[in-house]
Amino acid sequence: MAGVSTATVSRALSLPGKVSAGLRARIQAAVAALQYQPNIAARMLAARRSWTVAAIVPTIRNNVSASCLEAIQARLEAAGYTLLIGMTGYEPEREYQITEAFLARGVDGLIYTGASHLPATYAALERHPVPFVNQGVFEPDGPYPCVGFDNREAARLVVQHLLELGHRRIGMVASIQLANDRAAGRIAGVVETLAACGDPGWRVPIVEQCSTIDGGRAGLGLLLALPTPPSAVICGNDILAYGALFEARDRGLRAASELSVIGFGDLDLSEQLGLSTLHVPAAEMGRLAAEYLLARLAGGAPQHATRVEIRLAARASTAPPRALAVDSAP
Amino acid sequence: MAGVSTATVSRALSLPGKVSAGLRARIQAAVAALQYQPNIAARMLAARRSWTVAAIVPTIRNNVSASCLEAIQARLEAAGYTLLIGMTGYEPEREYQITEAFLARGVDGLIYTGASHLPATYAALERHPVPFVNQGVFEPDGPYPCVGFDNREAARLVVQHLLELGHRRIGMVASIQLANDRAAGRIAGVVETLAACGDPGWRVPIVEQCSTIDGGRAGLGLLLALPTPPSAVICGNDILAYGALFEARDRGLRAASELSVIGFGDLDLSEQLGLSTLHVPAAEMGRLAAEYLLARLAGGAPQHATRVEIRLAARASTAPPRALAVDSAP
DNA sequence: GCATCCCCTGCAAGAGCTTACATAGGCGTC
DNA sequence: GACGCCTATGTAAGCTCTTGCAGGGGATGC
Repeated sequence: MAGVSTATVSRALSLPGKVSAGLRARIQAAVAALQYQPNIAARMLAARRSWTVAAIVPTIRNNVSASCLEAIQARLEAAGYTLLIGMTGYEPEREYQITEAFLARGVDGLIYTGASHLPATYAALERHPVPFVNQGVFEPDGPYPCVGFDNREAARLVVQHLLELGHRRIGMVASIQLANDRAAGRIAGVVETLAACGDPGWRVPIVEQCSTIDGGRAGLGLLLALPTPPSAVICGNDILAYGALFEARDRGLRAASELSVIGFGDLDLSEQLGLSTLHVPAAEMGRLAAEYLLARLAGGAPQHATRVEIRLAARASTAPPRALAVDSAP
Repeated sequence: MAGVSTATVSRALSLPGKVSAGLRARIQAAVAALQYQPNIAARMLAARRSWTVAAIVPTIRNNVSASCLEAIQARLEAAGYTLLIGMTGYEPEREYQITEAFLARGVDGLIYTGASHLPATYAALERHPVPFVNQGVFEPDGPYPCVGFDNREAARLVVQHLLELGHRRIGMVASIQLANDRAAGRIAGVVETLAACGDPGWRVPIVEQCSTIDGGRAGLGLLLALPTPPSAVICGNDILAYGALFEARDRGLRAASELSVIGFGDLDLSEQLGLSTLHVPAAEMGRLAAEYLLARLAGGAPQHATRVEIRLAARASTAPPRALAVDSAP
């Protein structure tokens, strides 16, 4: 209709600069008149490029993941890519299967959460040389590109907040650290910091629970059943912290001075619930992860490891322990 | 390697029944040895089928959407399909663009939330004759296939619960009903039921707000500023209800007898927060929507409209109004 | 005015799979 | 025992786009 070959149309559509202005206009008119839409499958086949990027997350059931995905999506779309979302349910084996499936689908890049993946997963990534980035972790010396923060350091901030408030008996409800380096990093950070700065006589009790409200409840129950229960509880994420908060409330432990609880992540509701927590810039991490991939896909060599700012959001759920509060009264 | 033509391999992989057992085994051995993975782009191109289905939701930032998507994903994957997720942010125009993008990508089917879409969207769906289903609504007489429940009827259940508790002054914080038939249906249900069974002298105040915590807070603020504030507030969804609950708490309105609040949707946290709400089986709707599409894609003609069970979850946030509570004291 | 160079466009060869049609056996039936 | 039909496999023609290569034409420089 425009009186040109398909080759020229193809170039006009994907590399507008390589086609003269007059022709381009004619082609665009024809495209509009014909409602022409390129067949993406044929394009993928011919160009060996799918214009698709996959993000693999454990779950989409919390706003940290959701914010991150939304940000990834927004950035990717602006660059003409489509986002595929995979959900592992925290199962490494499923993560591997999803990886294979996405790779077979010819995704151009992958965004993972965390850096601990099955050897099979990394092997698959090696077989198909596709760029990827681990989001939510910061390991400048590690072999894989990443965008995030150091979970140990984050845990240190949390512990120091509690120590500054005067807590000595600190416990932790962690999420399952098996195959979850972020959970493991947070646990390690808590243990290390307490070993360095905490009460030498106190051995921090840690219980691992699934990241659900009920997990948080159960975890707190376990800690409170100890001969010397903690005065403050660090939770591996905000969901666990919600569970702990609800459980404490149901047991009549109303004030933070009776039991301080602190979380990780800063979900939408955390501010409303007065939960102290470590704020994580989820959307920014998503955006930066997408940015990294786009740079790689454009042939660039972006920064191997990118760090994002985290900060402690101190709210009502943490306060000096009661004994101390009494002591410090005039 | 298996000593057969590519055609036979193709058949062995997609229609195992059409190939003899011996050959099939030989082919499978070769597939395993070669780590052969079919090129999905080529398959899409040749078969004019992408084995991809898209779900378009307003947002993934709440567990109702998330549950629904997870269920869709699970069902689809079992049938060999990949799920594409689109997020509209409640904007019809974006919904249309996403529809076009997915259609260009050659999706085999689409799942929408709600039934009110732009004419352009329906036109695009007509141009590409691809099966789709509207999820979250039930309109047996409507022109489009759907899986869900009747939002008017759901609203009726909510209103009746409040009326039974003795509330007469009922208000509503709705989500924006423009281009959102579910929001509109809930508002209509409230108005109708109150007109039929409520206090004839009471004209139900309704404020529309964005579906956020802050929207809920602001909405409640508006209602409480009325000359005759309501004793019970119906919220268009649980997020708004959370906002209302927090706002009420911050204003010192602690007990449900001072102000009853009821939501819509039953998010994970609603039970913990003691929020009365209308429970919606999100995962089941997702599964059924996927089921519908799979049946259509298999050439069947499944039920045009499928209804799911909803029920009222009465919890602590609704109680008889104070005046009544006092009256009925011995 | 002619040679050189560069830009724009067309040609044609794939990219890897599916599937309609053709073909070759095998088996049942008369 | 021959004929016909059915099933299992092969043949080859697409599916629709991208891209390396080549060629034509205009601009530039001497």
